[in-house]
Amino acid sequence: MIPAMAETRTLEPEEWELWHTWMLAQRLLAREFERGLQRDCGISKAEFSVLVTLWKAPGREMRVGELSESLAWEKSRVSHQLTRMENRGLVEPTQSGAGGRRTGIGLTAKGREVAQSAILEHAGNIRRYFLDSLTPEQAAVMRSWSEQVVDRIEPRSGEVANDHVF
Amino acid sequence: MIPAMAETRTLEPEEWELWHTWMLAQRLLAREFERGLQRDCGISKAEFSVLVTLWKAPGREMRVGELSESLAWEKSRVSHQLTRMENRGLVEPTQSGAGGRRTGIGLTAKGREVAQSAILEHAGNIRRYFLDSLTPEQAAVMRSWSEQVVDRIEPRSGEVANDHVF
DNA sequence: GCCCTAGAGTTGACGCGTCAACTCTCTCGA
DNA sequence: TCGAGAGAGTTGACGCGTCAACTCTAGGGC
Repeated sequence: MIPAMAETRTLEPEEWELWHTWMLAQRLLAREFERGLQRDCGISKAEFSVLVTLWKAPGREMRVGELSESLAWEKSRVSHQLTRMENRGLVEPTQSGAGGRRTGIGLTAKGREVAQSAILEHAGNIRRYFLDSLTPEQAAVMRSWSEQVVDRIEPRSGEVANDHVF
Repeated sequence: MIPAMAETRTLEPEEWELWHTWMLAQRLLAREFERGLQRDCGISKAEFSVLVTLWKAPGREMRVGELSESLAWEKSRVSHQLTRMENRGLVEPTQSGAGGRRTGIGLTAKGREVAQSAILEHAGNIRRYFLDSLTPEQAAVMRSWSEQVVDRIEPRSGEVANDHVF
């Protein structure tokens, strides 16, 4: 690939149009998913990610660090998120250390219930808004392009990342 | 297209893979843009959007409501954003009403400078990370798919939305 | 002239997300 | 045995974004 020294040129209208439409499509799609989750299950995408991850864990319980690893989220993000979810009764510590530290974290009954329905709901939305709108040819292109991008920016992220929604 | 009643089926591994890779690509791409802006121009994408919009306005000045309209952002979001940007010296009220209300808002000298360099910088990034990685065929597919999605979710948003980054 | 309401703009509370600084605990080596 | 580190987890400050409630202002009808 020839590094084109293109940085200082401004975009052609056509290029701009492509970029703009594409970005718009993404935003709308993301918004739709978020709203669906909120409307039908009363949770945010962040909450969904946590619920699903715990749901799939053996014993439906993990350590904070594992959760962080599995979601590829910063520990502090996980910690803040768990605090909010604990307040909402979706999640509870299964063991605690000193200073109110959570060592194990698991789903509450409510959390399990919400997780289960959200998973179905979300799969439906992925179909409705994404998969069903793709022709096989489009699917192939989307896929190869996505791989290119991932490869170029962060080749190893496929191995780990496990953020189940967005 | 046959509306398949597909909501309750869970996703096939292949479908999941497509969805997952695609989402990952998006996240990585968005992150890259945000970082580029932050690293090279010291601003966030939200700040960029505001700077560009004001930059393009006649007299480089608008009313808050126009800004909100043009960005398709909520008024309150605009207001919060302007407060932060005023604190950072990128933007200043050109007329104020009672109670410190901004009626007109414009770029400061610093704001103009940052806007100009950010616009070039960003165009370069759009090329580098998005346009250059597309074959013409991929571009055509991305485009038609994006239009489908926009059309399906919010057909009229093309007319207005003007959020110049993301 | 006076009130009344519609619209413009702001504020506060809250959720999400990042970064940097902190605390706690456990292990390993002198 | 003690103490230095490393790793686990938390906290606080801050930026972004939404929603609902508030204030101010200008214009219209009487």
